[in-house]
Amino acid sequence: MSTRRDAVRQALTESTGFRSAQDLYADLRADGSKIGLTTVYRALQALSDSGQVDVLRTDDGEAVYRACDTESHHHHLVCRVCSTAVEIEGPAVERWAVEMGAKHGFTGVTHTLEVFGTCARCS
Amino acid sequence: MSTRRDAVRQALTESTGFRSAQDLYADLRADGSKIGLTTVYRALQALSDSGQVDVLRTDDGEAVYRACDTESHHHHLVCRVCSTAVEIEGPAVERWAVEMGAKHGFTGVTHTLEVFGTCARCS
DNA sequence: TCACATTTTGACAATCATTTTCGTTTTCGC
DNA sequence: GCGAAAACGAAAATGATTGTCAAAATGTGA
Repeated sequence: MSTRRDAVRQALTESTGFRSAQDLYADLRADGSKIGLTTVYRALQALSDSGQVDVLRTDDGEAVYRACDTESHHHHLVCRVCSTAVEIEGPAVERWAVEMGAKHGFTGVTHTLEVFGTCARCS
Repeated sequence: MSTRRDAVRQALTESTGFRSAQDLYADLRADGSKIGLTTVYRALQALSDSGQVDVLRTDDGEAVYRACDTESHHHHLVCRVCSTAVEIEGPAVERWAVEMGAKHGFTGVTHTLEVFGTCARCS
């Protein structure tokens, strides 16, 4: 609906990597948009709530977002230099996580898994 | 060396779960210590730098720490209610992560993996 | 034990990402 | 076109974490 939210989604889609709210805000302003920082945060919140973008936290706690090709469960192989990411899947890991949970009496098991490295271009 | 750092390590060791710096500060003060918040942060920084405690980020970006039994690479099964954690290992996952990285031309591959659920006691 | 250098500490201020607040502007249904 | 509801944005508020700096603790050699 909202043009603003679309602008944020668009900006995110143009990148293959994870971007922070501040990054996106800077990009949009640089492109001439009059968007406010608050709106960027609101858009990202909405987009992640609806599962349209993936979120993860950098080591220093900053939230970074990515518009992924698929909305189904997957993980990422992220370049620690340029933050470019590749979507990856690991069926075996999914099973392992659930098994581990069951083994220790945990219910409602979920997991977070991200793989980091330096991509070919950045090496 | 430092009594203060030991106090922080001690406070952390008394818990099986992950605790935030603010939590530990509150605990220590409640126990009558005159320790300052800055010192708690410094102690945790030093302890994590030396690999004596594990750190992870909550969904809202807060850093939480845990004194683990082993300093070797491992993951955690964390209760999302009481934050109690169990150390777990997954050799297959380690291999999978490296393979995935190699497959896409990434070097220096590392990964983060945490499993969440509700522990038996909290169910 | 004493004088001095070094390290540790803690109160307080400063950062910085993120959230709230709140008045204004747009968008929509009718 | 008209009023309610949703979206905006600027500025203030939050809250965790870090930086500053002077005081206190500790170590060292004479």
